[in-house]
Amino acid sequence: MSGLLAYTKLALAAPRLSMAVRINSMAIRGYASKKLFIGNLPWGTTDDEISEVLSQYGSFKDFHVPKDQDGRTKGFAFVELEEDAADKVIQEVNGREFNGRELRVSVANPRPDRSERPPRNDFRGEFRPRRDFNRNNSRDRNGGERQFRPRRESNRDYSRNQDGDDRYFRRPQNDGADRE
DNA sequence: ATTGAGCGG
Repeated sequence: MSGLLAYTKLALAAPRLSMAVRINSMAIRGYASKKLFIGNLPWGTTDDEISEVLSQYGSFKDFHVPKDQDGRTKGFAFVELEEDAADKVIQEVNGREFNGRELRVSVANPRPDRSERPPRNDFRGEFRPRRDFNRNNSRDRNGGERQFRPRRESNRDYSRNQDGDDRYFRRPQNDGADRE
């Protein structure tokens, strides 16, 4: 009884699984998919017209029809199907007449993966903290204003004393006597 | 409106 409940829950949740998860689970099960290039499409072909032909062979893992900036088909399409379905499409759809033109179906060339491109800098994606200009740095501690902190007056007098001795001696402490 | 071998987001 609880088993039926669990199955029901799973069946309800399954359609919500992302495409990525479904593809991944198929990979675990040993299924493979193939990307196909569909060429020689008539200019006015819509996505629905193409998918109508191909959907008879199975569900798409991926489906894309490149368009120009005016939304018109560039004349080719890409579809990813399970391997068996893809092979069948190549055999049966390649060369088939479609709106006055012969469709050309073949395995798509591997598209260069931009995620493989190394980053612009040398960090290779590793986290590198920004330098903190407010720490350990007398500059820019005051909102970009350079700080001119006067050097603390030394309590040593380096001038010569009366005996011509150039050793320093302690400056006399004034005990605040010169203050009002 | 235009193009006709090609390989995308």
